[in-house]
Amino acid sequence: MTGLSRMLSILDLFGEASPLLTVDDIITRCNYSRPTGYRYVRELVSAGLLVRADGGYALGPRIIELDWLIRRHDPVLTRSREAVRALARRAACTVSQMGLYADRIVTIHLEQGPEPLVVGFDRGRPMPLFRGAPSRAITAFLPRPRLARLFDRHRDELTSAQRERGFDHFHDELQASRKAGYVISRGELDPGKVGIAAPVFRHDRTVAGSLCLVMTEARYETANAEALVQRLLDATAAITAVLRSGRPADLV
Amino acid sequence: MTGLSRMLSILDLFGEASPLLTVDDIITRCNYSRPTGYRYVRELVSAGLLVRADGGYALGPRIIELDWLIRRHDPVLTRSREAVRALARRAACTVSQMGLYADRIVTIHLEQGPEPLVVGFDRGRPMPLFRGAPSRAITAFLPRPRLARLFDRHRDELTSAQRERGFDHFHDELQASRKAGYVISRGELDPGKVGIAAPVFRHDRTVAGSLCLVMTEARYETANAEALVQRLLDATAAITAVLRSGRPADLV
DNA sequence: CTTCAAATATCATTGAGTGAGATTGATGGC
DNA sequence: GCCATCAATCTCACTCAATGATATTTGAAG
Repeated sequence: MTGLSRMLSILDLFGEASPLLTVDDIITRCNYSRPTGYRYVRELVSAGLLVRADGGYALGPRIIELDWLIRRHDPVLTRSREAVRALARRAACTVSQMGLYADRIVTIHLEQGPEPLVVGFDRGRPMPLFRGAPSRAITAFLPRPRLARLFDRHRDELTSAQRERGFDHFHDELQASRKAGYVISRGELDPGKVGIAAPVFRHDRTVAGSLCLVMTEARYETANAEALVQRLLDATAAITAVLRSGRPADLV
Repeated sequence: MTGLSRMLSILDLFGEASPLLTVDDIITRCNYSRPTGYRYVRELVSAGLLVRADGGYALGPRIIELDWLIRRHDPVLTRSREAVRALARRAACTVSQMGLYADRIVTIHLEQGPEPLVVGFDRGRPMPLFRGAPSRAITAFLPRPRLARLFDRHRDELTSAQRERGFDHFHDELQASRKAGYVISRGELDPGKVGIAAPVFRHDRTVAGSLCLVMTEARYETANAEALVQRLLDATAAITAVLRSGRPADLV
């Protein structure tokens, strides 16, 4: 483990249960010496990734600034922005945009529709890998070996039924979604909420993420699901086309 | 300059003009060797702070996740949340919350009021140090030596008039705001927008940040400024009290 | 398959990083 | 102001991780 990664792993200590940490917390949990711990913390503070706070250290303002840069200027978000907005308008729904990164699925954007909805899985909140339409619209389109790896590495996220039935069964179930081209989930992420999701693909044809329409059960039950799905698939196709055609030079 | 800081300074290369960088860009601008540049980039990618994208590297998903943690669990934001929300309601205004960090002032939260407003200085966007009520409500309450340091280090942010008149004059002008306890600025940040801002103090009585009511000119001209100022000062006093009384154990 | 750009490996060198222990600085209570 | 305590930094001997010139491999596109 390099000094660089040791330092950066301090960031992974911060979580919902520990938004504020003392250096003692940090050096104990990482098993670093005190001077080394202080050095790393000092560097992270200088870079703005941590900040000195009452009672310890917290995540720093530079993160907020970098996130602003992502929201406003990230190449993927920039180029899909118009399609996502159009979808929120045409489907009259909240739209959640997911990205796939190694073993993680992250909400990278939330676009509110005409009737704003409070969504538990807000932008940046860690997504379950196997639960909910947004994630399943991604995992369903992974190459089998990669899915197998995820399945093995993240058994803690599986239900006991999924674990018992094993990977082959899990994979077969996802194939049905893959064939349909979209996934619907009801109450899997937020009680009383329904998600309809479809994947977005990269330039190299691998799945890059997904778009998900989020709505209440009541809305879903009175909706024309086919129309919603159609608008969703139009949007994901548009984004896939944009991501495929683009070159950096396209960025203004 | 340590290897740690050299690696972290790569993050500073990303900006509005360059949301996407190749390793060549990075090693040229930082003057690192190719293997070193790739090593640093690989570490940042492993930590999720950068991500491989078409045409180069972009800021990574971990930043979005960390920002979620800040929005939801940061100690300062958590403890000021209720007061900020109440202010947005009672003033029927968008409220912008600033934090002061070393030489930077950062919008750490934006609370929309009943009539949502598009604010140019969105959460995380770099704030001018000396322009606009949100910043001036902070700089006005800085100890004189610290303000002098800011003035010297950030001459590029001064108007030529401010530069000519010098620091003493600049300081004296800010003293008037300090005496009033709040600052009003019209069109300094966003054309057609007015800001009314007041400072928030830390446990050790140093200025920690500010709260700012943001509204259109038309709204301001038809408003009872005294009532707005009063509600603002009530809120900043409440937050100051909360920040002064708290202990980590207060966090739930 | 070929070409080229992106990324990684090799390896000699050295100085940056490390941690045990000592010292300093800051804060709060009396 | 003094004292105790905790937070943070410094010293220094040692070592091994980091570095960069150069070579090699990998991946993508045509």
